[in-house]
Amino acid sequence: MPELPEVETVVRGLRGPLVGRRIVGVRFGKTDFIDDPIALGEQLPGSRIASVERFGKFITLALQPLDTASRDFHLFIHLGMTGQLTSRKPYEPVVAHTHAFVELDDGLELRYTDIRRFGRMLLVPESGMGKFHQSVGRDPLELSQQEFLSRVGGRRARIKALLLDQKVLSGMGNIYTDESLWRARIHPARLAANLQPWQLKLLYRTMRQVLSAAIRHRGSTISDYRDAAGSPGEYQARHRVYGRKGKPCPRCHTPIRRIIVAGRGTHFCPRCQPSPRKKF
DNA sequence: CTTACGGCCTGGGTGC
DNA sequence: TGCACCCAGGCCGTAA
Repeated sequence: MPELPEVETVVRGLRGPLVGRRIVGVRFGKTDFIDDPIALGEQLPGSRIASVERFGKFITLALQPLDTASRDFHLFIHLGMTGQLTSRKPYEPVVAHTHAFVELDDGLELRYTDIRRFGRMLLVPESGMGKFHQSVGRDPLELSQQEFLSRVGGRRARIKALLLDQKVLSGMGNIYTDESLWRARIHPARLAANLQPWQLKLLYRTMRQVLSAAIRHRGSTISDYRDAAGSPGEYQARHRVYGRKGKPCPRCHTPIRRIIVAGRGTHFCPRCQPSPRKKF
């Protein structure tokens, strides 16, 4: 599942092959994950890729039309659960469920593969970027501790739900939420308002440590995630709780439990992360 | 307004 | 061999 570290790894891998290239053509398979496939087909060819950036879990390509009188625009790509964005040579075999091909002027092509097609692709005009930035939460790696406390502190929602809420923070997903809460020794179902300031400060720190470490290890591959070159990540070997139900907690050897919190499968250590209902 | 929850999209994996 | 079912992330509608 591509979350912030996986998307960041993809973006870093795409900058080399993409920035400065001109798009010479596009082809699509299924298009139900694209907001306006006709507009993409018309506007992408001829435009130059000025930059590749990440906003939360979105990948954005800044595009300059060939016709310099036209306004710049942005291609937004969200990988959903199973989306892969890879830079390939045209003769490389096309893996199943590849639904978009963006041909570049140096002969390489950008391919979008998505088994579930929970991903999204859309064009955003320059004029729409302000609205987008308003609607999306802050990037956890660009967020100060003060901002984190003001966005999360005092709220009566479960801490896990808040970390996952893309309008609060953009980029956290199920894996890194569970991993951050374990490191901060906070039960995922606790209400943010009931946490002590020192606990939120600790969570801020563990969240950023986990995300940075995951980026250094090129993300987590559970099943489908691949980077821009098609390679899996390596951080899954360092997961402490995610996907480790029944296995011993690395800190205290208590078996890791899996429950549902905020509608999501949630892994935690019942000893290190005491339940909000139990007092002792 | 804030929070919780169920449903929907899709198809691979699992278990019978 | 087949097949029903579960699950995933994001989003939306509805209810308290």
